[in-house]
Amino acid sequence: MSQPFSCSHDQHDHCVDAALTAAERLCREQRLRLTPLRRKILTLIWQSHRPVGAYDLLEILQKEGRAAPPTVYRTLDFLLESGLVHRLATRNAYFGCTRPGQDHAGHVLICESCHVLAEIDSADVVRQIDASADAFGFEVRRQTVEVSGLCPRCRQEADHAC
Amino acid sequence: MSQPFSCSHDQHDHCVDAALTAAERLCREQRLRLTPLRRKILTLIWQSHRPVGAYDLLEILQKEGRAAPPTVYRTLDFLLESGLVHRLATRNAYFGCTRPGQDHAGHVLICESCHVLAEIDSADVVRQIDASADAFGFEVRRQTVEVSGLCPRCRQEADHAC
DNA sequence: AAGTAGTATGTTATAAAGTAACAGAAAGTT
DNA sequence: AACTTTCTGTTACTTTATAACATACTACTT
Ligand SMILES: [Zn+2]
Ligand SMILES: [Zn+2]
Ligand SMILES: [Zn+2]
Ligand SMILES: [Zn+2]
Repeated sequence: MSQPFSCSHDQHDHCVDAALTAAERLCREQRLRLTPLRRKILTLIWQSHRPVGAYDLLEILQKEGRAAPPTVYRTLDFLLESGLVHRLATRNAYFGCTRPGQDHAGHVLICESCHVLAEIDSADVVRQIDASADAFGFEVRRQTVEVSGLCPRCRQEADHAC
Repeated sequence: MSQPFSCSHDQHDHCVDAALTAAERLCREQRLRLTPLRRKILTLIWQSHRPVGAYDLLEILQKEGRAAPPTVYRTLDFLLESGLVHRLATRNAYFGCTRPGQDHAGHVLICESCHVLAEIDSADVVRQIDASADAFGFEVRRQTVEVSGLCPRCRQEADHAC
């Protein structure tokens, strides 16, 4: 599972495989059931380093038989609760977690141009936010941090286009 | 416009008045039109220090005559673009900006218990996020930071309840 | 003042995202 | 096998948001 910004997309199968292996391990350890449907959805989500909409997933499922929204959303609920995927609030979309099982906030960088997404895990950011909240007497339970902008690749292309 | 966490809600008219005055000034300076409808919606949003849903606003408008979603959403678009309100992505809701006209990221703390919301403006957090993104070669355009947890008031009550 | 361009609002219909409720199937337990 | 729990299918619906077009209002030009 290489870093999204540096993943050479012709070798991206590695990422999918790694994600599935990690998922299997996590489910074994936590006695969760990684059923065919759940594995399927997780695989679909990992097909790219981009967030995927619930109805995109549904559409794909429907090409291989009947399927309805609850099927997708229930599966997403499982994946979210088990920490295998995160939800991107600013886009109503879902993406695979790069560190399932590890305690982390799920902060992301997302490219406005190519939509590639990277989960960043900066302890400094987490601490700064905790400190800021603390100054207000606020008890932090969850930090949602979604940073949009330009990924390195698109940035370069923008430069070339001058 | 006192800090949300410390606003004594029986004197909250001050906040509404301050917000409207600030809005008038901003619209005058930027040659934007603060029409009756826009003023109305902005006032409704400022009735509390809590985020308000578009359909909540619609419902209120409908008590005083006909109204349809586009009316609300267009008005919200204006208020968002002029920087008079922000959107809370994690809750599909809208809240009044405490610093319209000033350049800032619109980071918020939101209480999971009473839903009171405070806009924080920590230059440290902004810088940390910029620095983290920079380490990836990522160019930041917008930071969405929404921190949920317990506000000081609800925290106290939780303590008393022991 | 009348004409006109631009902006704002009304109206109808529809899209997109998410959930409730119940039925049936599959997997685990005794 | 009988029972319990968990997972999936299905239908119907709620919530959030937008497209498209009609009308009204404003501000400026002549
Ligand atoms: Zn990859
Ligand atoms: Zn993660
Ligand atoms: Zn107040
Ligand atoms: Zn603000």
